[in-house]
Amino acid sequence: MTQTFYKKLPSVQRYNLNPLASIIFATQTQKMTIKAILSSPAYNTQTTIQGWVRTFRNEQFIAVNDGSCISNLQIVVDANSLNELDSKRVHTGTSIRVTGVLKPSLGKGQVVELIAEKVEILGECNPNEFPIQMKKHSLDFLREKAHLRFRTSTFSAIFRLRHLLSFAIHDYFHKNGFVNIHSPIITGSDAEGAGEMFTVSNFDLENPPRNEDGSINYQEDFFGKHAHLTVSGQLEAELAALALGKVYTFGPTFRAENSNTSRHLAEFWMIEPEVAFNDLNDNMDLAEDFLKHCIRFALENGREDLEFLQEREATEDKQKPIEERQTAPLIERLEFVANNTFERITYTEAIDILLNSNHYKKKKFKYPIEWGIDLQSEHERYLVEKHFKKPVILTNYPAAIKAFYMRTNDDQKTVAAMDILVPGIGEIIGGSQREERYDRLLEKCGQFNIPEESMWWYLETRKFGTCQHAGFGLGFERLVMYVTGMTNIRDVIPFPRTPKNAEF
RNA sequence: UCCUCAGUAGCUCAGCUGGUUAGAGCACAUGACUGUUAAUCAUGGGGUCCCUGGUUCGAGCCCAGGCUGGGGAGCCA
Repeated sequence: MTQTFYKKLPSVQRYNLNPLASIIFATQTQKMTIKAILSSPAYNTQTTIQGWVRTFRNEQFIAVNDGSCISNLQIVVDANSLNELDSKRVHTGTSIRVTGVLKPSLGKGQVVELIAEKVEILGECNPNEFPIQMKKHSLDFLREKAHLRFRTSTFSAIFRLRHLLSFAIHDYFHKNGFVNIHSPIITGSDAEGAGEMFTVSNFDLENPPRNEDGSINYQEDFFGKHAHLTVSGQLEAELAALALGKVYTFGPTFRAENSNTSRHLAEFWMIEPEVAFNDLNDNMDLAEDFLKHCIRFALENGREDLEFLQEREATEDKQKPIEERQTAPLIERLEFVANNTFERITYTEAIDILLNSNHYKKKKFKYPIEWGIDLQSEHERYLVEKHFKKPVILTNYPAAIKAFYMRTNDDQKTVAAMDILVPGIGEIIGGSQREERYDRLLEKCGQFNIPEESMWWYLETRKFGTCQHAGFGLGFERLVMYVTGMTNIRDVIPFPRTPKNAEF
């Protein structure tokens, strides 16, 4: 496993994620990361490592992990390096510093091991209280120990991959000439229309100032109006795109929906590129290329962690009934997506496919299928998982079921929207070509009951040098879920915020 | 918010038709062993059976309400 990973070193170095970087550090301090040691063991040299004990076997072998990679380093101790008293203090979770000499391992499970000369116990870990043990814990249990779950192999792998994907996103946009825009987190715009919003206020909640009719007087609040946490940076991104050309946002987003599912969070991170002069096709090309880049980046730079998660998933799958198991191993699924063209069909074609499916004829769909109504999860899953068996981009939805800012097509019935659906997750990207025609946009505001005066700034961009433009939104956690194979969104963000839960 | 399943030792879970002192593996302690891979073997300690109320001679088990969590749906990214 380790071997195959490090054959891919050149690509790692290219992105300045060089595991050897700490060797330079080591010449001064003797301290090395386990990742650096395993990537090219400097046999017979004195080395110091620091990390957390995973297991202590046979009172002779300590498996240590320092978070630099998924693999542990085996430490070999004896009475000289670790006295009996200290030996009793070494438990799973204990932090230690070990100095010794690297030798080829005599055992089978690893190529290199550190023959300890000195073991220092830095932080004890009472095993009667420490909940993380070297055995299988349920993800469910670990979710309640989110402050300690980083110590597990699974979560350290997930969060290293999350970092890689975050880096991949900035890398992609930067290399393609995009400008990163920090859209506001607090917004005074009350017409976002993308869901329930959290109020931001510094009022005394027990006794807020009130108007004569009893309603709360937000004019006296901090911002002089009713302010919220953002539910999307898109509108602001559009403003920037209509000057900078290509922009993207990547920041936290908040939805106060009472959603209790494995795919929703109250606080999540969203990526929203927006490109001037792009039409719907350009938008699809961008989204597909971008998604593939992120997946390839993870495959190239996070191979070892992906292999671990793949194995974990396979073990889990063995417990499940056959129909619930994954169709292919994780890495194979990712490679398939990275190397195949996404299917592109219109909403109307999708409805036809569904209506002509055997699944429909056998009445296996719970919800009705009819042009004009939104597709249900079961319909999307059928298209992606059964019919096409690959990511699908659905376009040109009926105007009534999509947002006000999407561009009306020439048929006057549909809008230039696109959703990218992937197996297992469902909708991962939603986007559109935006309505750039002032009159049309004004009309849409009316139809959607969005007060013109609250959108004056957005409308003005259509008055002053308007142009065709398009963009999309990608839920970052959904991308991390897809790449790691995790099936619950709460397991791909360090501290999930969901209804009734803001612990840590 | 709706549907559905669950809550028993630090963790994973068993617990029969309601019946006497609630079990196993892991973890922990003590000892043995010492090139182990979640080491192994022996012995030992460890329980608010989610909470409240009810039915019953008797409730971990049945009933009602609540809390928490999982899965699915809606909303969506």
